[in-house]
Amino acid sequence: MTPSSASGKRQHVVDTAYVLFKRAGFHATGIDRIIAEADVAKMTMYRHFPSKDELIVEVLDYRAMRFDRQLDRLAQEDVPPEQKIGKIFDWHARWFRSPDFHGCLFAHALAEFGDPGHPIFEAVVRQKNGLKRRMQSILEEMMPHGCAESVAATLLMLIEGATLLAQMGQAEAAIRDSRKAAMGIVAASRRPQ
Amino acid sequence: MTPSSASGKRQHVVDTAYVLFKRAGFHATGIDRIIAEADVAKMTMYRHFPSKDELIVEVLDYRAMRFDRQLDRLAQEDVPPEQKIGKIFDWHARWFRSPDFHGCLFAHALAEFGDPGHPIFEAVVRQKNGLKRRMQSILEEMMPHGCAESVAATLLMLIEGATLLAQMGQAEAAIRDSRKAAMGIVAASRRPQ
DNA sequence: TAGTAGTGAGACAGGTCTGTCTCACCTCTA
DNA sequence: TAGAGGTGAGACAGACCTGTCTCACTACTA
Repeated sequence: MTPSSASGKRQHVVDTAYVLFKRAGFHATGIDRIIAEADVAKMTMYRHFPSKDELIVEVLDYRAMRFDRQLDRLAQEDVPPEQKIGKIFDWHARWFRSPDFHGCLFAHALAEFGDPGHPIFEAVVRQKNGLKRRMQSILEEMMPHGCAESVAATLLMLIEGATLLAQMGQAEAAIRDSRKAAMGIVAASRRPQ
Repeated sequence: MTPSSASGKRQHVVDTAYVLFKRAGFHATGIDRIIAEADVAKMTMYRHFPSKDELIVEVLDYRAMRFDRQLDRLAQEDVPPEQKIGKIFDWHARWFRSPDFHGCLFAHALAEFGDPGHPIFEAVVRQKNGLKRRMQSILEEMMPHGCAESVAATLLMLIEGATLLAQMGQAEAAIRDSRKAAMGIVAASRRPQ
């Protein structure tokens, strides 16, 4: 990326804001802090993002896209559906153990912008529904549609709860117990039931 | 409560701050807003709580105490352990459906104050561990200690995930699916296995 | 080379934040 | 009634917030 590349600067702002939002939260992270850390002019930021809220939405959508791409790669391998679900839990286990894990940015966004209809709220719902749909389509290979939706919602709850426990310093227990429960539920819901 | 009652004013500040924190978040709710809504002097607030952070801890601890008292009442009834667990899920179902449900204040506090060692972080961990211990001691009536701890952690994850889904507008599915999964896990872990 | 379009830097405005301080008042007791 | 301890109200300080604006500079094109 060349310093004069406008789109390069834009992405650099998104990346920098992501790190700061993740570490300190959304309201607690000021625009001045973001532009200082990213080493860009304030006008550069405001020309790309009309407001802080729109920057937050951009950061969330960008992280959702990266998340999707990583799970896409896992899904390409030709393994049974149980193992595909297992790989999603493995991905989360690695995440929980990573040194700069600070919990789920989307859950945090929901905490700070809990007003339904707010663009940030909607961005969170998009990401969570995307993960649920992904698991549901995997599960539909091995169980009826209605059952798959219910199981996918359950797995999503386990993942969200595990992420919260991991943030509270109980990562290993969260990994072990959520995986065990998930595999048990999937096995018990297997066609023909 | 008489207007001149100091402790009355103190509790009134806590109650008012709770409503505002729940609705708009911690950083987004200013001290000025709290004292205006509670109709008390700023000095009154600062005499009772040396800083906003300590007010937040007080609000969290007070809500945790209320939560515990409500669950204590449920636990007194002499019913099998499965039903005691079921009652905890019922309690959450009612909460999710209540008109001013805005998600879990403790989870939101974790989102805004995610620094381990921070008093607010510790207050959140206290509450979540308290709920986990409560479920664990119920489960120990029907399964070995180690198993009860693991199942309690799983139930806690389901509850936390269900709370998140409920905040995203999927309360009914969260209630149904989390309860079904929880009951299945408890039944499958029943002694003698 | 000269002109032009676009970008970066930082001052600035107006508001809000937390927390402090002073002072008037109220109530209770001697 | 007079004095004293404690409380409420609001001004104030200093920092920080988001978002705007001006101006200098850079790079590209004719």
